[in-house]
Amino acid sequence: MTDPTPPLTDKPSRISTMKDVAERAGVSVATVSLVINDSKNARIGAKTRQRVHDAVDALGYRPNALAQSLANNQSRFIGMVADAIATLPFAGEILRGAQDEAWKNGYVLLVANTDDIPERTKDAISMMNDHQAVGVLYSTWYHRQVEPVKDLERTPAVYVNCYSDSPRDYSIVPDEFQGGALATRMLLEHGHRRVAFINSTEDAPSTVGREKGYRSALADAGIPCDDSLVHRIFPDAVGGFQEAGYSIAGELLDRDKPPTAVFCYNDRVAMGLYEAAKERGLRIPEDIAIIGFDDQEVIAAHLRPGLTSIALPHHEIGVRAVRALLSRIDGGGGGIEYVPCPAVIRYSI
Amino acid sequence: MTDPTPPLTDKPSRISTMKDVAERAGVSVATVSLVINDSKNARIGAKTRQRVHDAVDALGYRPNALAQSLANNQSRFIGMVADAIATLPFAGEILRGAQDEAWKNGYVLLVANTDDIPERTKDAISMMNDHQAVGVLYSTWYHRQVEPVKDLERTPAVYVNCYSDSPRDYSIVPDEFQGGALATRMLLEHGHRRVAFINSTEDAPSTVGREKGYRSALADAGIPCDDSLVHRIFPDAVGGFQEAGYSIAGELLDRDKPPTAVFCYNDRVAMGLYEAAKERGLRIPEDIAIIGFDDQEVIAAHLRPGLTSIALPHHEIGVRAVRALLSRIDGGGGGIEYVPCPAVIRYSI
DNA sequence: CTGAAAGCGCTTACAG
DNA sequence: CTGAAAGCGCTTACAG
Repeated sequence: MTDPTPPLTDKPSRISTMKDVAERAGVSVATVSLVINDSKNARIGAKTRQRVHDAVDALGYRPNALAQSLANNQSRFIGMVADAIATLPFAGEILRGAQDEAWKNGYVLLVANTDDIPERTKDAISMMNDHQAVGVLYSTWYHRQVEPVKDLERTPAVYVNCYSDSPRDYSIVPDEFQGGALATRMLLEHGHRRVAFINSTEDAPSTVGREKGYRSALADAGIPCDDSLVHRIFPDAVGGFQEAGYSIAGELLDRDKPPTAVFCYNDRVAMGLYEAAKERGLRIPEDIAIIGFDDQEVIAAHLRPGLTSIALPHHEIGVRAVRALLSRIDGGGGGIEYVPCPAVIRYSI
Repeated sequence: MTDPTPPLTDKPSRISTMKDVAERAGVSVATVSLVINDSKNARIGAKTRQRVHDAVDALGYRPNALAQSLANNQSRFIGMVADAIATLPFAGEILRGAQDEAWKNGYVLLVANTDDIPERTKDAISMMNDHQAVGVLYSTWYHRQVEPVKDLERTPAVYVNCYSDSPRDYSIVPDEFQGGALATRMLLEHGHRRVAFINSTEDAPSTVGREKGYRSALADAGIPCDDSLVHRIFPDAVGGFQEAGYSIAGELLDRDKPPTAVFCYNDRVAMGLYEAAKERGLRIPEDIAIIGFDDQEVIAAHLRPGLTSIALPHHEIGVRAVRALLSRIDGGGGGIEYVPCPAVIRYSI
């Protein structure tokens, strides 16, 4: 009798297994496994090999990754637990970078959002472990110090965009210092000598690092740092960075000897500066050069003229995070890896 | 001299299995399984039960989720393939909503980014299938029509923030019509009679839907639509929405009978309008009321005064997407589910 | 009330 | 060169 005609419905008969392939090819499942995985130390005849491949194609067979993991006692999952998966465009890029790199290495990302709730973090990590993830990426949406995560101690892990004070933890963070220095140096290279820095009062790696970079670049250029050009604003006031930047900028601009360039802690501050400059009829960059930080596309690219800004290397951080995780699965010490912040050149300097 | 870096992990002896628990409790693995899963149709003595629980606690036992899936022939994975995981703050919220809801139902998200490359989409879907995901969420970062995805035909799937023209596909999208109507109605309720609409020329569900909503709200209020108040701008011109909004706004504002309120296609257009209004010394909202769309925090919340805007319900879309997927795993027809767009009230109307 | 056994889909020595 | 068998960690009838 002939084979019954396949039903016209899409009901995918049943997903085929290795056993189905074996039967169709007239070999054992062991053989199928061997040829599919192209096992080195297994000599299988060319014909048999062909029969197996034909059967695979005919059935559209795809191995059950879960069963493979079980048998291999080794999964292809990388866990990513984030305090905020993508509140800002920011953190999303980390995820994207991690995803790209994981993919390249044949891994897939399991993601979990914690909203920074300890209970959820704990659950998220458990879940990753339950699914035999090879390790977990613990990431935050802005660069900061965090408490060492207890539940991460017995799992290969890397802290992403954050770091703990434990010497055993491994972190990948943006190089705020280098970014601050770069911004300043760029201004200097454009011939500016009076470059101001509008920093934030927050106590964070970004404020501290960027200012150190600023001072270092000045020193390298042999320019004494004029502290009257360094300001710190309270972002928590009404209006946030923008308003605060606006008023401090006014002060700076109205001086007898105003700065000819200013490095802003972030793009929002720069936005305030733009306003202040425009009110005074100052041209950017001719009368006042401005550089921002964070490269928030929505702001930087839409200011007139476009704002030159130092970008946070989120994508690269994500990429390096999985690289670090993968290379650390078999142990490895703690440390902090700094990823350089590139400049995004537009028209404000 | 000792090594300064302590070992990464304290050799976690070996992760314990159900067999370990069984041995320690002096019962069979079957029994362990039964009590752990609190199986209904299984009578296990209270004492035995207790012994098992004690053993579980003592060993810190956690079931291997992969093995469970294999045995149950049913995983707890939901796949999410996105054309852009989080380029904009936008799409990130969908992921977040999906994650939250998946979690609630005991599922975990497998994510993959495709950058809208067909090859990658195919691979991503395969990967989800290989891992026995119960279904996949196919999502785009902005609301649009997409080609039906071939590889999704044999898998429970829901289109998220996009839709195809195939009647078999199920979609969850924002209700642009309702949003447009809501924006307009709010303006009307503030007493405005001459409300303009600055739309975009793009051919997209957003432009079409919002305009229909606008006209419908006008009609409902018994106000004839004055087409001279409806404009369409080319966002592709230099300066994008903002510039285009700025110039068209100028035109509108300089008329003999200018509108007293304007509904902007998006927040960027509104940004341009703000500029034009300020240049003319017009107060917002006293002289001109403005409402935006998209509720892009970076813009809307930072404009002076804060911009009232209609938000895209991304989080809710993510939530409903997994609900829909879960309820559709056993089949179900196609359709489009519209999620209402809420208003975010600030100070511009 | 509880255990022995078969099975989920795969891999990997081990024979032959 | 290829198959039979044991095993990965779990679940679920089926006996008793």
